Amino acid sequence: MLTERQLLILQVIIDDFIESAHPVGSRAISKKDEISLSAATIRNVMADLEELGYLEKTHSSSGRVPSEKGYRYYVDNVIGSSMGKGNLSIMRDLVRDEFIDFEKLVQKSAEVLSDLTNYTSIILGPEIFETKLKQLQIVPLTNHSAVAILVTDSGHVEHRSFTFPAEISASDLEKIVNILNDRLHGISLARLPEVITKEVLSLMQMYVHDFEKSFQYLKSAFFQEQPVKLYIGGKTKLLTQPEFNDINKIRAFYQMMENEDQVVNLLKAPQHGIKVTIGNENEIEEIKDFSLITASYQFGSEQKGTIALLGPTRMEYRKVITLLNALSNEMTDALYLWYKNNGE
Amino acid sequence: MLTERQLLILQVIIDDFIESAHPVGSRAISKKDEISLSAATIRNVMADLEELGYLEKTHSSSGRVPSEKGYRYYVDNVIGSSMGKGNLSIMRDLVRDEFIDFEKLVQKSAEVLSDLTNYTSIILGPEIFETKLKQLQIVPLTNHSAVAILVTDSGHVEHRSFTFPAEISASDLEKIVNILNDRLHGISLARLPEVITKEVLSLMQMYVHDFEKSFQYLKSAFFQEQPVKLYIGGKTKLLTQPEFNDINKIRAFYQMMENEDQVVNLLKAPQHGIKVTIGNENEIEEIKDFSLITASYQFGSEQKGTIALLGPTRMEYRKVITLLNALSNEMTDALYLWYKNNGE
DNA sequence: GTTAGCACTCTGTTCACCTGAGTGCTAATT
DNA sequence: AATTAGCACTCAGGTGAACAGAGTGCTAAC
Repeated sequence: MLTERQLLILQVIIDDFIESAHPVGSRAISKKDEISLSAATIRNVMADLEELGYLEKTHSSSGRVPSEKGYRYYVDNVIGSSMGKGNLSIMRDLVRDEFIDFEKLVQKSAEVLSDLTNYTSIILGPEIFETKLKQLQIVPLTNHSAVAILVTDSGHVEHRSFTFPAEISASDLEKIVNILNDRLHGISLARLPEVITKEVLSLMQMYVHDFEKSFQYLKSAFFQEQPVKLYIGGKTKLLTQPEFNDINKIRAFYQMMENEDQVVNLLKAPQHGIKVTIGNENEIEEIKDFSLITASYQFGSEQKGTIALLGPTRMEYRKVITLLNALSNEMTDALYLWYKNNGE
Repeated sequence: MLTERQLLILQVIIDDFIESAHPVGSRAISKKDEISLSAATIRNVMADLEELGYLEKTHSSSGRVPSEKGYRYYVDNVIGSSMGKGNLSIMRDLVRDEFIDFEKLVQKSAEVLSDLTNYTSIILGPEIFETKLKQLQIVPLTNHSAVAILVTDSGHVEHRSFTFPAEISASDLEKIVNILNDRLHGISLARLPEVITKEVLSLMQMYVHDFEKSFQYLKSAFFQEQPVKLYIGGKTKLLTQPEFNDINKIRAFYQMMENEDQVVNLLKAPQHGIKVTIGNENEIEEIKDFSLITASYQFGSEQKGTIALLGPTRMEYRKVITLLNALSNEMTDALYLWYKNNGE
C-alpha cells in the first residue's frame, strides 16, 4: 500500500507525463504548487516508487516515466474517485440531436469522440445476428438478376444483388418473397439459415426447380458477412501523438487496423462498464504499447455494442473514461427508449 | 527532339530509378548490358539531358534523378508504344468471377489493384444521380418510425431511417409508397427532388397533413448525400514506399485522404482513356509529389466512373497504365452487358 | 525526517574528419 | 569529330571526440 505522499507524487508524475510526454525529474516536481518538498526528498520517494515498480527510468540518469503498473494503479485507485466533468453535455446533445438513424449516430459519435481526445475511436455496432428479421424484399432488376433487401427490427438494412436462372418469373419471385416473409418474420438473423434450411427450402422447391443454387449463394452472401459493423473515427489522429514518431510503429499499427476481424475481436470480449487495458495487457502484439479503453452500451434487452478509444499508454485516462462513460450511458438510454417502442 | 542515344539513356535511368529509388550514376549505367558506352560518354549525355530539363541532381555530385518533365516525356513517348503484359488475365478473371454485385466487384478490384502495385487505389462509382429509380420501399419499424429504401436500376440501394408523426397509419404509409412508386418509377435520381416537389407533394398532402416536415427531412437525407461512392484500397500501402519516410508527409497525405470531397474532385474531371498527372501537375497541394493515374470506365450509355492509382512520382508507370487500362476495359465490357439486360 | 551539495551518468548536439560515390573538365585516343 | 581515360573537385553520410544539460544517488549537515 502506498503512503499518502507516494500516492501524491505518483499522481503528479503521471499527470505531468501525460501532458508533456517527457520524463519528469525531481526538480520539476518540487516546483509545483501542490508540492512543498525539496527535490532531494522527492528523489527519495521516486526511488521508492521505482523499486515498487510504479515508475521507470528511460536511462540511468533520466527523469521518471510511469510504468504500466503505475498507470494501472493510477487508473484503479486515483481516477475512480474523481470523475472529470465538462464535455458531458456535448455527449448528451450529440446523442439527442443525431438520433434519427442509428448508423448516423454511431458514425458521428466516433468522429466527435476522436476529435475531443485526439485518439482513434472505434465503435462496434450491436451483434446484428441477434436482431430479428422485419421484412425481406426482392426487387427484380433484369430477368435474371435482382437485389435482395433485408430489414431488421433494429432498422438495419442489408442488401445483395444476385442472379438466378431466367426461368424464374416475376410472379414466382413474388411468391418466394411472400413465403419467406411469412415464415421468417421475427426470426433472429442468427437462426435464419437454420430456419430457411429446415422449413422453407423444401417449400420453395415445390415452386421452382434449380433455385437452390442461386439461393445458396444468396444465403452465404448474407450470412458469411461480418456479424458486427465497425465504425472508426480519427484513424489519423494518432499521427499527431509524439510517441508515433517511429515509422515502423506507424506501419505496424495501420497494418493491424486494416484487419477488421482482429479489431472486432479486440473489442468483442463480453464485459460490463468501463475496461482499461494498458500496454502489454493487450493481447495483440501490435498494440502492446497502446492503451485501449472500452465501454459497452446496451441495445434492447440483451445485445451489446462497444465503444472504445485507442491511444498511447500515456493517455488522458481521466478524460477518456469520463467521456466514454457518458457516451455509453446516453446511448444506452436513447436505445432503450427507441427499442421499447419497437416491440410488436 | 531527343536523339536516339539520349532517349535510350533517359529510359534506362528512369527504369533504374523507378526500381531502386536511388539516384543513378554514369558508371552504373555503363555497366548495363544494353549500354556499350563508357561512363564518361554517358556523363556527357546526362549533362545534355539535364540541360534539357529531363534529369536533375539531388546535389552537385550526386547521380541523376528524373525530373517531372522527364517522367512526362517517358510516359508520353516511351510507354505508349510498348504496353506491358502479364497480369492482364488477373484483371479479366477478377471481373468475370466477382461480378455478381457491383459494389463487391469494385471493392475487390480496388484491393487487387493496390496489392498488385503497392500503391493506393481509388475507384469512383458511377454518378448515382444519373441512375433511375427502380423501386421505393418503406418498411415501418414502430408506429412513428420507418426505414425508407430506394433501389436504382443499377442495383444500388440507399436507405434511411426516419420518424413521422404518430397519426400516420400503416395504411397511409402504404398509400404514400404506392403513389411514390407510381409517379417516380424510371425517374433519374437527379430529377427526383424536382419531380417530387412539383407532382407528388400536393397529391400526398391530400392524404396526410403535416407530412411535409418529415418528408422534408427524408428528402434531404437522400439527396444531400455524396453523389458518388468512393472505394479505396491499400491506404497503408504507400507506407512501404521509401519516399514516405517523412512523418510530415505521411500526416499531410492521410489528412488529405480523409477529406472525401477532395478526393472525389480529384478524380472527377471528365476524361477519356488514361490520364497521368505527375507531381506538380496535380492541383492539390498535398499530392504535389505524387503521381495520379486515372482511367475511366463506362457504365451504361452515358455514365462514367473512374479508377485511379496514387503513388510516388517514381511510379511503375508502364505496369500501372497497363493494369488500369485492362481493368477499365473489362469493367466497361462487363457493365455494358449487364446494363443492356437491364432496360425495361 | 528533510535538505544541500557534489560527483557521477547518460543523452543529444555540435564539430571536425574521412570515405565513397559521383561529377565536370581536359587531354589523349580512335 | 566522337569517345574515353584521368584527375581534381564536391557533397552526403558516417564516425568519434568534446561538451552542455538534465537528472540521479549518496553523504553529510540541518
